[in-house]
Amino acid sequence: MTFPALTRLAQTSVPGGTEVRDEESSVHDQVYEALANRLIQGQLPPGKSVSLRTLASGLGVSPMPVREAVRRLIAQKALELQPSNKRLRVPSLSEDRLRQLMMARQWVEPELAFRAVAAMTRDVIAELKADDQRLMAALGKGDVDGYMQANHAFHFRIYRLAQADLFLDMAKTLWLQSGPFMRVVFGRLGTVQLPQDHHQELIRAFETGDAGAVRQHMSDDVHEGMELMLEALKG
Amino acid sequence: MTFPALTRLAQTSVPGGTEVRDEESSVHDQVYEALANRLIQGQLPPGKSVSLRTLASGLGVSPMPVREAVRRLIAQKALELQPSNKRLRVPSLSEDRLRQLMMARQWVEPELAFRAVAAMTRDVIAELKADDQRLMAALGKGDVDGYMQANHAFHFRIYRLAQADLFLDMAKTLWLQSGPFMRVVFGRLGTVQLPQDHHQELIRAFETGDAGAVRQHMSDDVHEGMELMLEALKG
DNA sequence: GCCTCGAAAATGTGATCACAAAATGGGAAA
DNA sequence: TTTCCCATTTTGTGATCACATTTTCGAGGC
Repeated sequence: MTFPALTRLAQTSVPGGTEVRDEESSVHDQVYEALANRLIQGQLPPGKSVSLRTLASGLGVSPMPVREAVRRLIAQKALELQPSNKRLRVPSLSEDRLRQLMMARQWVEPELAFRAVAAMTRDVIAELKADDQRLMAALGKGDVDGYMQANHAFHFRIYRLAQADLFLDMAKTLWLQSGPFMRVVFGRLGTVQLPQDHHQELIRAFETGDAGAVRQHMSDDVHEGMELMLEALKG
Repeated sequence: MTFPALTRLAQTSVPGGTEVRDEESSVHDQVYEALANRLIQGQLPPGKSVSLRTLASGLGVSPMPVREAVRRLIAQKALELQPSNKRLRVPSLSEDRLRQLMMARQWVEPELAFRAVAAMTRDVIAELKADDQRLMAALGKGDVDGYMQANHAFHFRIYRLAQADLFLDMAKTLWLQSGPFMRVVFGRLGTVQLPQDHHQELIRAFETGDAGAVRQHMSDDVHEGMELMLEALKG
């Protein structure tokens, strides 16, 4: 679970070091993106404990920007402070919480897809098809990580088109929360019986501009994935 | 716009000072609560710029815990960093964003109210009635701040009963985002033509245990308030 | 009077230090 | 071997320092 150091940050840097601020995002942002990616892709399992200093040295930065990134992730419930310890870890999901997650995702993501219809272009559809091919290829190879990444790329390529920042943020937060658990479930099941993907139908609906069908297929896709997680949690 | 110092924090404190950690929340949490309250009650107008050091000295703490609280509020879109400046301020709402806020609130809050029905007790109903009386009294006096506070108390007294942490967090975030703007609108309108409140009907529905009616009345209440904001934004 | 320019103050960001509490680990006792 | 205890290490938290950038504001020139 070592983290590749942030390449952009090579040139650190004694106290109050000499950074060029313009045109590049802050260290805090880079740390946040690095952690968020790993969470969404499920590279940090639920219950995994993490620590500021470990993360910081792994990324080659001081604990300071890590604290801010972590605080942000805690606000999104993507990390939590154990009340007893005050120690940091990746949260586990109760069935109750998973059900709420499922309901929320099923509300916001079809809406995002619906709104994306108007902004859809041939180019983006081509990219979606590429995402879906990567996804199917990963399925074929039993590559769970590849599946997780391609699935994420596919969905958020759509959501970004919706021009709905608030909803997009909600979706990001919900994925951050479900990522670790989703990875465990899919890893356990193997990639064989992964959900019948509705991506093909989704793409077709985008091509014909049928917004109602887009909404429905996205709803089905989310529903099926979450149902799988629910079964895994109970079983 | 001075902030009363955090009373609990009187005993600060040279570097690495001597704090008692157990049983009391961290300074960061207290700062967060202080800021969140002021935002929800609309005491910080949209566009208002704030600064870490000013907040810190106003609260009698070092900038450190304020940075973490602020980072958390930024994650909730209750504060924002201006991209040009990297300076901190209370966000303004576009019509587009307000509409998304409205849709989200209208999805999650009726659901929370619906779930609260099962856990409702005579005691809580009595407290709700007290909240509503405070609200009406504030209305009579033209006391916008009192209205904001009583309204918030009323709603979240219900939502807390729902035993749905994720939804509750979503509602908190949404209120944090709408608070500043709501205060401006109600302040501009005066308290005269505030929305016909549905609180009485809501209380009655809780008393009879009619969950469907609870959901409907909450939906109406949220809808009406947000419509008022929408008109104010356009007009 | 109005504008311009430069010095001073303020601000966000990152690094480092200090401290209390919790976790860890290894050796002694049973 | 197992269990208990204490020293060492690790961890989160808050304060402070250093630095580059931006804002502020008053003096001087038109």
